[in-house]
Amino acid sequence: MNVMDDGISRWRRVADGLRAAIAEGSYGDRLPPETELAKEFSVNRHTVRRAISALSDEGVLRAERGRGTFINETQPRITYPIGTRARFSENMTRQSLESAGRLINSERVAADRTQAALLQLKPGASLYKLEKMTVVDGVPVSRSTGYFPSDRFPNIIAAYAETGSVTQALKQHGLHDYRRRETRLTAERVSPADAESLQCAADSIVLVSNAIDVDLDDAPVQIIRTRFLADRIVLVFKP
Amino acid sequence: MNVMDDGISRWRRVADGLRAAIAEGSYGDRLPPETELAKEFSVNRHTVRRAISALSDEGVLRAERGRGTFINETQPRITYPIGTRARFSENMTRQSLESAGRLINSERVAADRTQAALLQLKPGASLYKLEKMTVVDGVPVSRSTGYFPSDRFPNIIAAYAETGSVTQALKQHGLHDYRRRETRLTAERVSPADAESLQCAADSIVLVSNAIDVDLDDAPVQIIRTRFLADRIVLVFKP
DNA sequence: CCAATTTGTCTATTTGTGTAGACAACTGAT
DNA sequence: ATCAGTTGTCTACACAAATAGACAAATTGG
Repeated sequence: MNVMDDGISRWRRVADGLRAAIAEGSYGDRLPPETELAKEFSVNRHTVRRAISALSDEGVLRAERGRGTFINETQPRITYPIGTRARFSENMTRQSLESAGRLINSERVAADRTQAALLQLKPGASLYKLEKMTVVDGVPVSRSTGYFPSDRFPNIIAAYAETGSVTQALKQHGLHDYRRRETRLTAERVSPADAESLQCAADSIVLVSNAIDVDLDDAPVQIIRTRFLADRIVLVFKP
Repeated sequence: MNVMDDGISRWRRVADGLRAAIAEGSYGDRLPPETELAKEFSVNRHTVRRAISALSDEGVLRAERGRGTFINETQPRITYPIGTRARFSENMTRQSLESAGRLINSERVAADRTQAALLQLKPGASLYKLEKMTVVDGVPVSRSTGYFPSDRFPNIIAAYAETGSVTQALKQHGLHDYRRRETRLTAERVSPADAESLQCAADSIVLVSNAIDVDLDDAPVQIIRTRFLADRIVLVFKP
């Protein structure tokens, strides 16, 4: 009777199913009664209750004794254009949102083979690694890790810490424009460390963007790996 | 002692952690002994064994009694360019891969408000809904749902079933070129139905692309929602 | 052959999950 | 006031998950 052969509990499945159905608008502003949901998902009423309880903790639902379970209004997801010349801060202000980049950690590292190849350096070359986080309207939306050649940008860490913007920090090194050469996208489960700094559920999903920025002469400026919280952001691409 | 407040079992977590570490190359071609992994993940050896067993079923690992547990070679992920004028079939043949679109289901539906707005029709207008799946080199990589105005493309279903290509099917309706106006990307857990047709684990992650194709006069041709299996594909965008 | 290392199997115990049923508490409508 | 419908709480039980320990079976290197 009890399957659980994939390591995901039934109530978690029901919660995920409900969240998807809610996002799709299938239930309007109010959930059907627990007994009906139990039938719909073929589980016991108590299992449904646990799913609802989890979604209530997330702020998705609001259960009221005697009345029913209601769906909370959610703010629309932030849209983030990729592939264009967009600079993050500029783009956020266009959506009239307050965004801020926060430096979490930084260190000097030696380039491994892959990094060296992408940045057109020799393996072992010195890089600055910048761990940062982006907060939009008080909500953490992404964590990213950037690697810069330390020869060319010796002061990048201090400059970023001061301005909170890669664009500004690069300007201080005399680089006034750059563009994205390539973006590779995939998705995975959030790592425990990222989950903590992003203040999200441990089973959240992140969109992972691996990108290379180059200057106007096509010389690599940085490689950057960004993890966007999938339920807080939509990446938009317009050719 | 045992937390489990998120509905995901410990062995599943360990399995996911191992898969990520393996993908990153942290272990080389061989896993550390089970007792060490148990320490590393702070779980009992039996829990590690269950995780390894799951990954072995997936074909990621290969345990040999008395010798150790080894990491199987995996074929590199298929890359799929977005945003360009790329046609799926053409792009796959460029990677010398055999791709095929397979029609799963089709029906006539009435446009809801959102669909009507995107396709510039009136709510309730008649649409053809095409459920299809893409298989590359025998491996299912994506499921997609497309909506076409049935007035303009009366024969789209038969044409797609025959050719296995949207581009070809549209040509039969006199539309020789079209382009993507917008792509919106997010990620979520695979739905149970998709998990079955894609032959993947029930807790897999999909990249969800919501896109609109338009003809050369900017008239909407189709809206399409594609779910790419995140561990089988990388979306690549080059400006 | 022997010893060390490693995966495989077995038993047992504790904790968590899902099911089942009964009833309390609350709401809104008749 | 009553009643039907709904969420909240409680007890009980079967089964799965996680831990723990012991030992078998296979491999490797000396």
